[in-house]
Amino acid sequence: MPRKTSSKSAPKSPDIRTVAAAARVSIATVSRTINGSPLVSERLSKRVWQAIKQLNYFPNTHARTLVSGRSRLFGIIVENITNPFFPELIQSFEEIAVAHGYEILVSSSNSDPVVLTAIVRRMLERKVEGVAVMTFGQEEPVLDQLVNHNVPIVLAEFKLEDPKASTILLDYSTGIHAAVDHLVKLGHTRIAFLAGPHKLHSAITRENNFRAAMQAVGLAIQKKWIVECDHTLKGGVAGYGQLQTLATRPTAIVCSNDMTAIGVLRAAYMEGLRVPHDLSLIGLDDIDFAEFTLPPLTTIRLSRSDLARAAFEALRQQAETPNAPNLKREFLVSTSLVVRGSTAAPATTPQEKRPQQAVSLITNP
Amino acid sequence: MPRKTSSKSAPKSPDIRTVAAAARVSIATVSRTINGSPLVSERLSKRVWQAIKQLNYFPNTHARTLVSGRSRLFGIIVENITNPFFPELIQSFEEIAVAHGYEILVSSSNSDPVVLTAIVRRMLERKVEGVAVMTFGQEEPVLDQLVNHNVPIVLAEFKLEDPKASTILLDYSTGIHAAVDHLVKLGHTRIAFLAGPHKLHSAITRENNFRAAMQAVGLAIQKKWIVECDHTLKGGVAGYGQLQTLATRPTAIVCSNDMTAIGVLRAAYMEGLRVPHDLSLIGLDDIDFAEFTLPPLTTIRLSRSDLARAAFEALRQQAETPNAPNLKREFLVSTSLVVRGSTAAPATTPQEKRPQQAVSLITNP
DNA sequence: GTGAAAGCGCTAACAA
DNA sequence: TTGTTAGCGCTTTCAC
Repeated sequence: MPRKTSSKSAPKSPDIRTVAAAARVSIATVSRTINGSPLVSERLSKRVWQAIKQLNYFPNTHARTLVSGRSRLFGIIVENITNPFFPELIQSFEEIAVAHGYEILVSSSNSDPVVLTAIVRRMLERKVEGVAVMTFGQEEPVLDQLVNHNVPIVLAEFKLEDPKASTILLDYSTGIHAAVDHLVKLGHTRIAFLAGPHKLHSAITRENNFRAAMQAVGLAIQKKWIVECDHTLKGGVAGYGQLQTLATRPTAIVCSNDMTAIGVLRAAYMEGLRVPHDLSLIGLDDIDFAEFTLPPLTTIRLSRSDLARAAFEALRQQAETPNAPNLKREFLVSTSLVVRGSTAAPATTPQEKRPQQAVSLITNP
Repeated sequence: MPRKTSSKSAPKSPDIRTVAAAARVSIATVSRTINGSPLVSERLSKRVWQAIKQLNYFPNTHARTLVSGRSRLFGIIVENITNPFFPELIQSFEEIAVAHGYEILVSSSNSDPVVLTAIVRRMLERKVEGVAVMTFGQEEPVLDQLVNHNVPIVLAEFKLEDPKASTILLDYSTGIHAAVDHLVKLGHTRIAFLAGPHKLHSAITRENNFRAAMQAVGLAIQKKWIVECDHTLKGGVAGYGQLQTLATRPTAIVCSNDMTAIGVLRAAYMEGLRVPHDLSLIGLDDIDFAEFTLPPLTTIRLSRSDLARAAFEALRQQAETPNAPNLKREFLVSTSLVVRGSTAAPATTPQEKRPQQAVSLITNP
């Protein structure tokens, strides 16, 4: 099973001079050829490419960056790579970036300003040409460092008054209104909301959209039905626990993200409550897992690829045509409701535990 | 809510010369100070640091790399960042790397040799000092490129006969034997295995370990009870489906990874089969989610942080002390069984659907 | 079209 | 101890 590597010695990589010598041209011609300059004659170009192939040459990015000032590196900062929403986002962002000849530097801030400061510093040292700040509204003053150094940034749900900063607005309203409407149509009137951490702008936006949606359908919100969680599985468990202590309990819960909803699913299950029979549940994000929970989660989809595309476009514009007359500085990504199996009409006696009914469980998505 | 950035203009970053001038020393002294050379007097060192702070100076990594030949960059290639196992691994690897002054370049190969080739090329261009190949046994000849260019690599479960290549061996045996023993003690005799894709060495190793464990307890394996899946949620659903077509069905399933197990959980649920009452289920990895499935998943833990630590250590040694007399080239990471709620004694009539019994479901982890 | 030469910002000899 | 200087590998004027 072990495999021998094909070559013993590890010769130094050839440099542009080696190629130039092999092709009997100057290094300038090699450089021009590689960079697709139209000035090179086909005759020489052919010779150069042949030498490159033969020597298995590739340029040194650091030398290139040093002299040209362009690193072809974009940074992406996420809140927490462990939340499946983010890997899916990173995946898309990477694909697009690579397709356009960029490399990406990924870091998780873990909601820690100290960590974020270090990340920004490292990205500055690596001369990134732009940074996608996907921390969803936990923006910190340290980001000013970036724009002060002329590094374009794109933020989710946060505006920075700087020509180098773009914003991606998320239209939660559509999805959240649809979610509330959906519940109302099913007959729910007691609807709770498990919010995200209030230090996140996006969490507050989501909560506000929920309030607005409830008002729009003329439903009252009990203060205790809105509880602040932290967008984690454990947070969902805790949030559900808090709701269960109440005298009047909700028959449906909308969650600020899918992780919270999955936590609730687990907690409800442990208590013998059946979703959606005893409790309807709606998440937000539509992570890949959402389709595979028991029951499959009804959720508000926030497209990672749309988000990634918008972020990349914003950065690319700024990096490649910073002086274009009408740079688009605001992008919009929409949301939509995906109905699966975690929502149903409220039971007549939702408060009591009851024997399970297999029928209600085998909901097909 | 929009915030003004603190400075209007975007002045060019100061360079080492600026600092030298401000501190009234030579650029060599600035360089020495930054790099912690013991040769610098405290008097000058203090002046230099003061200038650095005042100018908000930081060195240009590319210039540094170019002249020193050290990029302080490690690459990490994972199979698929969308499988939660990998973000957890990346998270650990990043933490350790950053703590030691390294940066990481992350890429997903998505099991595509063409993509992998491009990744290797990009990492070579960026002059990474080492690459952790966490594709778990889907190693390709293209990796020889790395060692041929003198880039240290560390592989999971695959040996390359090169002084620059290290291996992390995974001791699946312990965990898988424990899993089978556990099932046997519960009274199971008909145990199936949902394998990973056979193109992955690790998948085959896991399967072989399962076979060995079965043999060790004197249990027969029906050929049809071992089915090749692909380590995804969907794959688990499909694998379960295949098992269900059999005349004699297993009462327990061991899965090659957690994603597969979660897929099975979902598929079984859809069919009205109750885990663990009608079917016992064991995963492998112990991803964070495993604790939050319904029921919580009994699984074989493979520590991401142990793996990340081993990978980093292997690379660091090679990068920093490549000529050390006794470089450790093999690392071992162990596995262990974590019993939660997805395993129980087999039902008397496991083949029939039966009304659920809440009791069996509310298993506490 | 092509080549010679001047650096990009830094580290590492080598001198002093 | 400190400073001077020669590049690292490349892109980009500027001549020809």
